[in-house]
Amino acid sequence: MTDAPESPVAPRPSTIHAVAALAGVSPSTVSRALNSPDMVRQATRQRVLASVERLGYQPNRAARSLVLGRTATLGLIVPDIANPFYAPFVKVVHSHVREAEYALFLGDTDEDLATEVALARAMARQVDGLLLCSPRMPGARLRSIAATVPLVVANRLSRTVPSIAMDFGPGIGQAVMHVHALGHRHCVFLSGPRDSWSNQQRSRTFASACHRLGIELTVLGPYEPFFGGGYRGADEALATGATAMFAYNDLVALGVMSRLAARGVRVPEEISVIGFDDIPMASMTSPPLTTVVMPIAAVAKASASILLSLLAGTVPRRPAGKELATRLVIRDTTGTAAVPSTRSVVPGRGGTERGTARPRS
Amino acid sequence: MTDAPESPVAPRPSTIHAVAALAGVSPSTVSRALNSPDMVRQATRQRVLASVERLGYQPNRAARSLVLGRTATLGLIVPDIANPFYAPFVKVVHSHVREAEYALFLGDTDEDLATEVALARAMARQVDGLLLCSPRMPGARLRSIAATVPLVVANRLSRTVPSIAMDFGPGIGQAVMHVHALGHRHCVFLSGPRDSWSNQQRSRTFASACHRLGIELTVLGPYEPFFGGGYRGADEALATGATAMFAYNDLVALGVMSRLAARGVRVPEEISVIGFDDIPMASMTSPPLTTVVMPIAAVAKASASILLSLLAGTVPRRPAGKELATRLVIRDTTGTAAVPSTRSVVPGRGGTERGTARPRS
DNA sequence: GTGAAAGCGCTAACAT
DNA sequence: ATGTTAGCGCTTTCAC
Repeated sequence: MTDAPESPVAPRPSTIHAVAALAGVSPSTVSRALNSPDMVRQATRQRVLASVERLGYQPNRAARSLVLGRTATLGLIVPDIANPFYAPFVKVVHSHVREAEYALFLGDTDEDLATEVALARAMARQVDGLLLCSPRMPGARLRSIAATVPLVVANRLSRTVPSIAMDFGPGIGQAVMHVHALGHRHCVFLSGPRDSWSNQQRSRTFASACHRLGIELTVLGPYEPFFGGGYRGADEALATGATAMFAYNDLVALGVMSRLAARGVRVPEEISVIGFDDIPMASMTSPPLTTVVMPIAAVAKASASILLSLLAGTVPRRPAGKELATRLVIRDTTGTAAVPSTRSVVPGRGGTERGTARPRS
Repeated sequence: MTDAPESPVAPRPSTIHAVAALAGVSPSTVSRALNSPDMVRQATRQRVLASVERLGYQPNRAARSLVLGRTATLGLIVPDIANPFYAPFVKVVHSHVREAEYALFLGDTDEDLATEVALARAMARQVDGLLLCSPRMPGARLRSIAATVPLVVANRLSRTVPSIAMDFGPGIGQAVMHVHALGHRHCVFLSGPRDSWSNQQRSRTFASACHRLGIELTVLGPYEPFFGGGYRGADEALATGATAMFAYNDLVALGVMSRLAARGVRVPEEISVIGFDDIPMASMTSPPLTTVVMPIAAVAKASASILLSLLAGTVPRRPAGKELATRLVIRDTTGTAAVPSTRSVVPGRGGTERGTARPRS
């Protein structure tokens, strides 16, 4: 930092009265000139606008809210803004909300249930609408909040609250078919937070998809849904003897790959790894990650639209099922199943060609 | 989504009058019981609190703002919330702001100057304080906003507005010394957005550090500060014959590495790459990226504290210089300089061993 | 210790 | 087409 605030305290912002006085009209005329332009004469309007300009007048939001009974603010609560999966969600919501002339309160729960509830309760009364992204709170509480404020829930389905979520079926189905075609018969799923709705969905969907194709599925975890979680989980996963690993999300998958590399296990020659989310990073790693793409932007857009049209009293456009479908992106971390015996003989390091070829400096 | 909103329109939230009536006191007593507990009798207070509880009363924020002249809201404007460099910034600021019982307006400028100005102006009057992260607007405008609302600027220094930024010197100095020690004598800097303050700083600092050590530095760009920018820049950088590449940020560095890999150029055997920021991804790639670590969390924390203490009227704690110093993290993308002749003979693909070993499915 | 009344800045009837 | 008035929900003198 540099200096002390030189501003001798900000001057009081000018009010509608000041504008009115300067323009030689009454406050209500100013209000009208601003809000219903065709209720005032052209000439008066010009004068008013000029005064507004000269004074840099901006209506006081609080006063406006108070009388109108609306805050022109929406609330968005996400589990973790630093998570590359949620950040784009926030961005998309922000742009839609802004387009509709709403401001946006942001809440980050830090993946914590109590914080989530506290934030939601605090925001509920102070916004015109609330958007909960991947909420963990029980359905009952969701409902009680919905009784308080227009509410939309994203990444989780509810029968009582307007909600929107992607369809895991297609992507997971494709992933399982993919590894099946590659000859894998024993897979493991490194699961995420137990109380997470999407973890439950993913677990369940993987289980049934594997079952259908006669693939044995071992569910491990829960692991924390980050790089470290995968890094830790990799060893347990390896110990199961499975030849393909489904990770709860890409971060976990990257952790798995990193740990596998450290142990000298080659991907995809010895083990196939499949992520979830398709965060930007997924395509930038080497080898690039085979993963299930989440249409997160579509969900963000749809949930914002739903909330907005709820408030506008219009009928929300129901997004086509296809937009919300997950799908598999095959990149380079999946390959044919290795013969089981191959594994467990590998020494400390394997084919890490480029990683170890680095010259000592 | 699932169903229509069953809530037959949210019931009007209860007011201080309702609480007062239920408790058998006047509204002013309720207000006092809530805001200055020791101005009311213990017993009355209990009754009031009980009614508050029963009615689920929460003071109307707008009404409160109007009379108090404060909004209990802070504004944060960032260039791109989806950028892994800014997301943690937002997270840290959010947590500090929340701790101080402020709500947070979020603004995302999408790296656009006009949007940045518009957002800042719109927020200025409606918040108690504004925090601008890496603003691009000219200093004069910054000042005019500062005249309007308590303002703190992060990632950019200003003599007239309280501001805080990291110190690029140490990290860049270390980076240049590092490549110098590895024998590199010709480097290139892939620059970022021209109007970005930190790009100017980085350019300048790289230039002088290289000059000091007798390293030739070619500055390329500007490139967009994303993966794609680096991907495109890699070819031009390669054409210069430089043996080490400094990227504007990690995303660019990853783009460079990806393109180099695609062209069969090995890192670090043939080319060394150094990033900037140390985003989480940087340590997860293979090879892990040598990069200059930005103490972004420290900056976020410090800027939030400064704003908060500005508002509280307390003296801001001046962060120690060390906290704000960048530093080099040496990982696996830097190696000894290759003999210049080695380059330019390499065919379309090179040591992409693992990438191409993938079985056809 | 508590109640009555005024007013924060704005908009929306209601007059004219 | 414009001015006057009341009041949104709350806090804070000012009385008592």
